[in-house]
Amino acid sequence: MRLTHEKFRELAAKHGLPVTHQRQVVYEAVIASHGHYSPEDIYDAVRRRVPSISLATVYNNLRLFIECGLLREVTPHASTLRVDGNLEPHHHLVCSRCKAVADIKGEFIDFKRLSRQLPDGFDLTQPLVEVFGLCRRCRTKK
Amino acid sequence: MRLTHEKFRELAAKHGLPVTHQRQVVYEAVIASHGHYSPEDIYDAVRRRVPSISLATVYNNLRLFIECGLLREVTPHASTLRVDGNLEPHHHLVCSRCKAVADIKGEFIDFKRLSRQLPDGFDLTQPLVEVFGLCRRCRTKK
DNA sequence: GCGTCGTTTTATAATCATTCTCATCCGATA
DNA sequence: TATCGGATGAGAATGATTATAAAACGACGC
Repeated sequence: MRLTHEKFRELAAKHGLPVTHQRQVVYEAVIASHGHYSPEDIYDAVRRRVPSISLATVYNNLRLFIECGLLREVTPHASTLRVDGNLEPHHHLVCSRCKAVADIKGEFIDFKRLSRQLPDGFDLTQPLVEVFGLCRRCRTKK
Repeated sequence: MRLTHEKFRELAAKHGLPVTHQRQVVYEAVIASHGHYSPEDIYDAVRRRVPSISLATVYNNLRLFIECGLLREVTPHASTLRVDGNLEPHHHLVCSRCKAVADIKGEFIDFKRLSRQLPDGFDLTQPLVEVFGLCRRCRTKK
């Protein structure tokens, strides 16, 4: 805990982010949770230490952290359902910022290596891979 | 158009899905759109042919089609934000059905080949790859 | 052709995640 | 200490999606 405490202060300083108590606690809750949690989960954890905290504050800070790169977003998609009628094998290239989706072809996945890493029983018969990055437009915008 | 007409009847028959007019039109709208569209987009397109159609019908049928495999979901994620404090390079394995996320390591991406497929200007400096499949639990459940 | 039954559709209400608004608070600085 | 800008908290607002219930449809046996 002490360690993440220091780490957060460093990271915040690096990104010019003022350190507040709530921010500190939210960050530590994410790190302590070791997983892929939702804002609501984080909120529940944080409230044990700062009962008065608001859910909006959790959202605000998570968003800030993601923008600064202190955290990764695990669901870097448009918030709405998207649907694709193309059943040919192909993969998707997604812009983490504007959520645009483009098709991408080609054999760039080593399925032999990949399957060695899969947990037991995981079914990859219809593999779908999404590669995230920044599209040209979002990259040039600051 | 005639072709998707036939194709839909075939696919529906294969999956034991009764063919209704609305279903047919929704399916054709997705196929005709050649992209990654939201239910609202499909709704707008469909209304030009069936002005009385309800948005709920579009949602219902899209969900049905996805379950049957007539369409792919482009956003196969939990509907809520998830956050990951682990900044070490790693990728994610996501269950398309239950949305569980697991970390996965290993060098199974051929970045050289991949970058040949990238559109001009796409920035992959922080590549994040998500591989979708079915986890053991969801695979064994019908 | 006619009633019946299960399914589909429609309209609308309800829900859920997320964002917005705005009054208040806090901490840094003059 | 007074001031200022950003951060927080409470709750309202928004937007996507799902649930509900009533009406419509369609296949089937009569």
